Amino acid sequence: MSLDQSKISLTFPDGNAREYAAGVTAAEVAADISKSLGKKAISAQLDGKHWDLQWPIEADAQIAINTLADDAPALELIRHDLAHIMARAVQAIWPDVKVTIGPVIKDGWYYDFDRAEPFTPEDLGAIEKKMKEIINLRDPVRTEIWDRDRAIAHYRESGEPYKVELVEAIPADQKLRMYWHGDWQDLCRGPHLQHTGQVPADGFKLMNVAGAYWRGDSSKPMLQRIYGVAFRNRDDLKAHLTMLEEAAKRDHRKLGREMNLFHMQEEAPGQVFWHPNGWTIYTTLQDYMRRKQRVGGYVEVNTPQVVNRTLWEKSGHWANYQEHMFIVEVDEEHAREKTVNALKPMNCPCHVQIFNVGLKSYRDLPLRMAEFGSCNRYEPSGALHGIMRVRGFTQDDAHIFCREDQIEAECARFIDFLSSVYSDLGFENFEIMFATRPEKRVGTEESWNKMEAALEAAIKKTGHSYTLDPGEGAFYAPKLDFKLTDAIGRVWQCGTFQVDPNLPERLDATYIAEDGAKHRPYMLHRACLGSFERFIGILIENWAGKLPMWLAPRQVVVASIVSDADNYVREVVAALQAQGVRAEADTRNEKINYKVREHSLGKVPVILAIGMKEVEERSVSVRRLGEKTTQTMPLDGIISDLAAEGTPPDLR
RNA sequence: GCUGCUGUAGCUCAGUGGUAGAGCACUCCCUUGGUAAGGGAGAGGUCGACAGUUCAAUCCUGUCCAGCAGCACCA
Repeated sequence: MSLDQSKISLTFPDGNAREYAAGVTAAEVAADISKSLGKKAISAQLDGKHWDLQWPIEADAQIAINTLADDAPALELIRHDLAHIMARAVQAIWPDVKVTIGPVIKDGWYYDFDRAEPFTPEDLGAIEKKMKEIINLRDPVRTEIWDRDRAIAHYRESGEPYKVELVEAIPADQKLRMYWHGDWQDLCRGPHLQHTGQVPADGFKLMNVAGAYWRGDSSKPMLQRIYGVAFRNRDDLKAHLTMLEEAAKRDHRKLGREMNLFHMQEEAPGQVFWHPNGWTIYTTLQDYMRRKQRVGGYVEVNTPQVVNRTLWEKSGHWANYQEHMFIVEVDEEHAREKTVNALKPMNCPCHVQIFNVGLKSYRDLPLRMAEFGSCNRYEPSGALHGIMRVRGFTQDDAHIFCREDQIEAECARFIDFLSSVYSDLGFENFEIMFATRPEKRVGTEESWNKMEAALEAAIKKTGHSYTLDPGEGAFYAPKLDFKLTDAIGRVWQCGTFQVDPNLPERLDATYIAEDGAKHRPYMLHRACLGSFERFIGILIENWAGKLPMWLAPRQVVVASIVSDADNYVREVVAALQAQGVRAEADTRNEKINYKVREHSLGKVPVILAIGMKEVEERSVSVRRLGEKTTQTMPLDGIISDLAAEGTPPDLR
């Protein structure tokens, strides 16, 4: 603490401190340290807060000066300044365009504009060119604090209605920070760079244009959003663009075609036509899940697809989710009126029907009821995406009927189950999101306390950590969401565990407890994969089509090099098939180069090439996917090796 | 659902106001070749659907359907 009120003490990362006059700017501090740092400086960290070089410092603090060499602050400022530079460029080219907001996002930024004409790809090129001109101007960035009303008047005058709306939403007595890049002005919290020349002119690229609602509200006007990506230099940008190409190569829609897994067509939007190869993945995964669930103490059931509306009325779906349901009207010849049914969008009401048949005892609980439940939901057309977001899908669904005091143990048991499944499928890491009571909710505080405590204790018991997602629980109970990370760092929410005291109530599920009276069970909704369709899409993209042997639809191709080897090829295939290996012969009249290329592109994990040498010594030449070399192995050994390799993880 | 873009052979894509083309894939023939495309020939399309303009529409206009990107949605 400085004794003199007009002096402040700033402590640097090396522990040294210097005194400055209160109100000194970080720019002045940087210049005071060295002339070159003054030039190189882009911003500061003041007590850990990202601080604009122009902002005055009024009190003692820890300070560190950032330069373009500092990764996180540099990227944030570059992207943020580029948002402003892009908006300035757009208004320089089309002065009548209205600006709105333009935040920094992962890898870059976007800015939303209101313009009658759509931006074209050619426009993006023109904007990019103009942005480079602006960067070369090296215009200083300037900032001032304004009264709210002055800002409103200013934006009224300059014809920026969206800015007026933004500022009007701010309390009247609050001061606003205004920024100028050269003459171009925007409302902005900051911080920003010292001048536009600090942005690397070859480190950014405008990517695409898309519609976006004003303030994210679908009742508001649609704006045009331009996305850009930016990095500290050209090499980082190139690396990012290469990564995007890699991600595009993994696209399950592309691989699904190339590997002949499935197709979709106009007549059945959002539904999958599974081809033999894709269906092999599906059934292999389903067989695996079925075995895991049996071992895990579940019973498996199956329930109807087409269910009368009365059940959906009781469950509450008819009132709340009708627009997402496929409605089926049946006009029976002698019926006085049509019966109205819906394709089931979820399995839970049907599972309660099974629970409700006959009296259940407390001895039956916990009752873990699983179904590979085929569901249909009328998803909005714009939401459909390959096999990842579809209208017809199958969940690995289960409902656990239990008492309140069993929730914790069942939750822990499920987390262990899910952990084992994900690990078998190649996903070692997952994150647990713990969604707690929302603002609008039913039930007593005591009940919420108990449910939340049970979930938290269960997570702790399994040794996992979790991320709190406050207020995001269902209106009747808390839930857990499980997010896995794929091979290129993308996060997918697949698993879920949701407590539900509501549906047993609505559908009047009861059991007889020790006291001889009827009691209400809890229902725990849970899924590991979510849907088979989506999860298989994730698997394809995670493995870039090169699925582990046990999931690969075509495990081994045995290819002849000369037609005199064909009989031996067929013998090898038969021997592999006898051991449960998915093997096929390729005795076509083609060169081995051609066959190797084709099956490599088809992502077949193992190619066994057979010429006369192999026939004579009863061996095979083994070529594995992705490897350039081959290995000659005796037939007897390779068959058992490949059979072992193709065994699902739970059977090893 | 909203905004924009797209829809031509199984796939990737050219092209034109006078009813269509390439490469790969496919079929047949030749070739028996040792680890990512051997050669030749052939077959294959109501140019997403329906209207309209026109002597004439795959091409221009409209409506619809589907796909793509983003937004919104995801019980």
